[in-house]
Amino acid sequence: MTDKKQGKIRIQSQEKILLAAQDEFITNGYKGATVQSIADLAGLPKANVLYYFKNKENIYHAVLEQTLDMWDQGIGDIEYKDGPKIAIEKFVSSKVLMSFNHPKSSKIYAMEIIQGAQHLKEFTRTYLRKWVREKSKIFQQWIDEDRMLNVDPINLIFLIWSSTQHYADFDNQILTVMNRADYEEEDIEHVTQFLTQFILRGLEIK
Amino acid sequence: MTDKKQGKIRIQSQEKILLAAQDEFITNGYKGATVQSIADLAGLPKANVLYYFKNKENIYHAVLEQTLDMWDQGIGDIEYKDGPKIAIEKFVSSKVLMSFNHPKSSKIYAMEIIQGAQHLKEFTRTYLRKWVREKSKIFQQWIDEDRMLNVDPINLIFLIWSSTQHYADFDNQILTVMNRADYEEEDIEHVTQFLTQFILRGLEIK
DNA sequence: CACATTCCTGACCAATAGAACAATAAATGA
DNA sequence: TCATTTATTGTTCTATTGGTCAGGAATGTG
Repeated sequence: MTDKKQGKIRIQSQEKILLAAQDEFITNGYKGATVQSIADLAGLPKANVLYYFKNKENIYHAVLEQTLDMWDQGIGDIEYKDGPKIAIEKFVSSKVLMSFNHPKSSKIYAMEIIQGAQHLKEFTRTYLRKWVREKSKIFQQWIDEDRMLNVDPINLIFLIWSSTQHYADFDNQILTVMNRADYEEEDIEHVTQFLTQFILRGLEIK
Repeated sequence: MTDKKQGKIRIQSQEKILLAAQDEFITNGYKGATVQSIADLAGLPKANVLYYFKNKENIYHAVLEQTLDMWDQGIGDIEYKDGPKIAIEKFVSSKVLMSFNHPKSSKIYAMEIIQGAQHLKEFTRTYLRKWVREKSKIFQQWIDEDRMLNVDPINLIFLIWSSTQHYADFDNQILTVMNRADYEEEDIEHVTQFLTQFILRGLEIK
């Protein structure tokens, strides 16, 4: 993750830089982002940014790492012992929460995948593939036990991912369409309820 | 759309350029894309590309226009007279079809929105907002007539958009997770069935 | 206090960017 | 046929890019 001994100034500056970099990479993509622009957003001279991170690629890697940490840390796990109802309620609500609370991480991730997952090939091929396989198995068990309808678990996972992340990645569109300036606190609860209920019905779980 | 009288050479070259540009904009974003790279992909000298499109911005606008045309042309409309079952079957299947047949358009659009909809503010504020309002009204009618469950029509639309577009925007991730090289013809039917049935159940439409 | 180490930054550089331009080559049409 | 428009491209210009570097400031340590 992070390395070496860390002074407090070092950490502060690095955090400022990473926040700035996240914004810059979202709005301009990896190639379009400029170190100068990141430096400006962070309120530091460019040379200082390059002092903390050797080069642009390094900054991006740090941002991505942050993003992946968020992913598997904030994600409510799907556990067999919970049973399908509780498991889905947990999973959907934690995904929705993450979309509303950390939309930027979601966006960085989405852009990376859309653009061909150049820097995340390894992550998807190993970690993510394994995760999907494991969770699919759990869903299949519940199906075999007649605790939920027989649907393809993989497509189910995709549906949950997409419908929840949509509120982060497409927040601009959603807010514009709804003629609103920002999300409100109650939107989180509203969306969670809507998606949870909808998905439970789709699986005929009572 | 396009302007002025058109020679056939002009049209051919423009199409080559737009195809190349689409790829370049997807992998590198607007700012990261270079005219040189577009020219190389199209097999033309840079100066020739700039002869057909005055500048980079113009190329991007043409690509976006193409994308929007695709959007409202390929979209199966939601019509009251169809009733909720047929309407949703039509709409979902046309959206899925578009995701599988024109993933690049979907990606261009997705990136534009994620990055802040800089070039699409007008489209979302006018066209899209109106579309959502109209279709919401139709859903609400069906709800009032007890032909489907009482869910928030707007969130329903978002769910359909997100779950269908996911197969285009995140095709890399999906294929990697499923350990496959490409989508097959039968995937389209499979996904369409899955999503249609799932959504109909979610709305308690028989 | 002296020294070493870490931190910070202005100045600089080669490479690449978008775009204008000028000079041709084709095509067209009267 | 020949003049006029259209198509094509090598060259050139200026701005910006990622990244280096030398040297100074700050901080710590004995």
